Amino acid sequence: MSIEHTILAVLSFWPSTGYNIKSEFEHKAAGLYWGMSYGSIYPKLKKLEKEGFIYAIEQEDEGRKKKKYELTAKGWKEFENWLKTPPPFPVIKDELLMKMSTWHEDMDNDVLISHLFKRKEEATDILKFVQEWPRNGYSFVSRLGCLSIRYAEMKLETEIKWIEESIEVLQNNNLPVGQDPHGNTEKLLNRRRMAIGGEKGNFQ
Amino acid sequence: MSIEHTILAVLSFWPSTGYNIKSEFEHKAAGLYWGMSYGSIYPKLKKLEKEGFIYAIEQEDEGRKKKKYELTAKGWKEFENWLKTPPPFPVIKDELLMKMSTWHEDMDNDVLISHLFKRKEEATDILKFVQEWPRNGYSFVSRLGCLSIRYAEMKLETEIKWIEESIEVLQNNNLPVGQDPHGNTEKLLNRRRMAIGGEKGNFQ
DNA sequence: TTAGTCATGTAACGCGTTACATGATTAG
DNA sequence: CTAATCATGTAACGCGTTACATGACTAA
Repeated sequence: MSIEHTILAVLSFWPSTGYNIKSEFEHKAAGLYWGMSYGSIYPKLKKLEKEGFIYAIEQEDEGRKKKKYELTAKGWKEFENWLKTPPPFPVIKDELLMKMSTWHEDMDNDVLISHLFKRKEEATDILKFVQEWPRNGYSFVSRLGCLSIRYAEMKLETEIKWIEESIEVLQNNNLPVGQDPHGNTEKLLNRRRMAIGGEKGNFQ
Repeated sequence: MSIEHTILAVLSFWPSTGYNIKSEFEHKAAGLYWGMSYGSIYPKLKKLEKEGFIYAIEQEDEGRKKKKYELTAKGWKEFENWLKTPPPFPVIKDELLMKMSTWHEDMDNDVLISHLFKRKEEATDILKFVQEWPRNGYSFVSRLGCLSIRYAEMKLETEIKWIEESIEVLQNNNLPVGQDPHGNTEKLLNRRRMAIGGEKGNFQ
């Protein structure tokens, strides 16, 4: 998904400056929006203006000079056509999952458990924020925005539940059986021990 | 997360060729792994070899010449140190959520509903695959891999449940109330109508 | 007065993809 | 024989970030 359309989407709420757009993303990182840097924002704003999707309103607002951008008719069209195009299935790149599924039996499970505890804390923090968001009294949350937030909530609750289950299973040594028709678990450990064998003493 | 570590992780399972690594990701895109292109893989393999993390075994296997790569002691170390470093909280960029929360009341809800139906189908397909994976009889799924897969399952089930709820709410015009202390919903519609006002006739 | 935040911008760089180039083997 | 799959690679490009540069206003 392009930064350009994200910017148009933010501007659809209200006219904003580049600085504004960045801060808009700072706290709403709950999976509904995602951050971008000034190095992307300002050049894109210029580009979008040059192409006629937005226009600048130079202001001397509150003693500070700023450049607020607003959508043009062309900008609204582009934004709404983007809304209408079916969104692609999201690619999730979760290092925790990757690490968990490539963790092996010569590794200390306690380290993995500490990863899970850390993730639980992070998820809990975001969940709290997400739950308060539509009731904090000042943020604008549209009726459909509410539905999106509901999704973030459900997903985080599921994640926390999974983490708790996983920690329990790991601590009680109660792991599921898996599937290993070619004895790969053992092969892996043998290959590893073979590789590091010569330096058994100093292998951390 | 770097491609390098992902490659080391794949090689930890079994020695593989560049082609192998790519195909490994083709079907396991369930959120546990993610794809990469030959344009990344081959140069990275060379780099990793040069740096002593992996070494090549040139083979004339099954009538085909291939270059299988295997981890060195240094490679195992690097891989395991990576496993031990706490994974960052994943950034989820879901265009569907972004579109839903910036959808506005002058847009046709049926289009949004069609997006949701499409997503439901995709999620259902992946869920089916994920559920069969640890029981298909041939894939290697470690005991911890099983836990990761369980997460993918739970997440997809939650997603599907949310989609079903959302479709229902949209079809019965039963949306939640939201939060709009500054009358932004109306302001937005006014700004939009103002912007496109001059060309009401031909605005698609 | 000084640290923080509001505010705008650019240049260099990193990272990964797309597209291209090549060729052998195998299944229909 | 021909399309698909196995197999390896490179060059150009797109996209976005990091780091840097600048400056004004504001609250402690």
